[in-house]
Amino acid sequence: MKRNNKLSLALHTLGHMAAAPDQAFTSEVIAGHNATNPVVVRRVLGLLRVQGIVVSGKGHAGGWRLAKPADSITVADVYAAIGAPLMTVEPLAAPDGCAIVAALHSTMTKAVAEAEAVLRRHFARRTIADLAQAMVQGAKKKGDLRFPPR
Amino acid sequence: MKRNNKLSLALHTLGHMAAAPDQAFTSEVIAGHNATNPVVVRRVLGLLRVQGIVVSGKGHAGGWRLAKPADSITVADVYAAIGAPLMTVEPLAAPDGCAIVAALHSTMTKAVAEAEAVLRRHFARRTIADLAQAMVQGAKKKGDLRFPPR
DNA sequence: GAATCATGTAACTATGATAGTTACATGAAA
DNA sequence: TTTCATGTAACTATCATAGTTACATGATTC
Repeated sequence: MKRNNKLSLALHTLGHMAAAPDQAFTSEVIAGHNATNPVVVRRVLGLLRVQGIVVSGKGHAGGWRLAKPADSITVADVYAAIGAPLMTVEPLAAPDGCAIVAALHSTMTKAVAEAEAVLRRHFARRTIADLAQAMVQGAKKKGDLRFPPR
Repeated sequence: MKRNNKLSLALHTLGHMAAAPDQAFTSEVIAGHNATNPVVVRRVLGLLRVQGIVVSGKGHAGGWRLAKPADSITVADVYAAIGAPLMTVEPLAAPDGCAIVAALHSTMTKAVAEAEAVLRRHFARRTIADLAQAMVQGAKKKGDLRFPPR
């Protein structure tokens, strides 16, 4: 996983969970399916747990699963849970309160805020169930792509 | 300058140029006004020169200045010249063409593209002259904030 | 209740994108 | 011909992020 792909990792995993709601997924299996590390998976899914999107269990039957129906979780929920906006603007460190820097920052902030709003609106219209459905449709064409049973 | 502030550096500098069109600004002066390094300034303004937004000259009367009227340069032009979108989405490196990753990437790409479009639309409505005007208005209140003469 | 399995988390290291720096060539003006 | 400024290559520094190691906690199975 290269960079700021926490959101993608989260959504990918939730999609798989939605396609197999009765199954618990271990950090290890998820990490394997994402070319990353179990601890990284725990860190990311931990953010989702705080927001009540997933639950985790220890021990033999432990692992991660959805905390509620997949069609009640939007991509926007997950995006918010991750807490790392895809687009930010930091104010320029300019000397002496330069007026143009202030004007610039104001312009940039407004533009970025609107763009982010568009993004969130898009994300709010798409649920994890939608993603899972795409998966099932893909599986019909390409073979079963579910995680291997444990 | 911390991070990906090339756009801010560029716009800030262009604003000052617009406010003093007869003056040439050296990389050194610009760098000083941005808490950065002359070479970094040259690199960034070099991108703008390629797009015909600024011109540069060597030697005694050298330095940087606008290549055309400030009201004919939009923030969007500069954004495009910098060539570093504020928002990108990289495909997840998932194994075996997992269908959910494909669906995910498609969703993300579309959403980001729309958000970017909103951003560009905003930027297209704002010119460097607008920024310079904000500066002049600010100067009236706070004193002269132009770069010092050379 | 002992062994096993999985998460929870702290502390550290590795990676990589970005900015900063040094050094020097090129060319224009005084 | 000296001075000044850009142009650019090559390197170093910084910093956010992911990856790793290590171990505690707690649940399940035997």
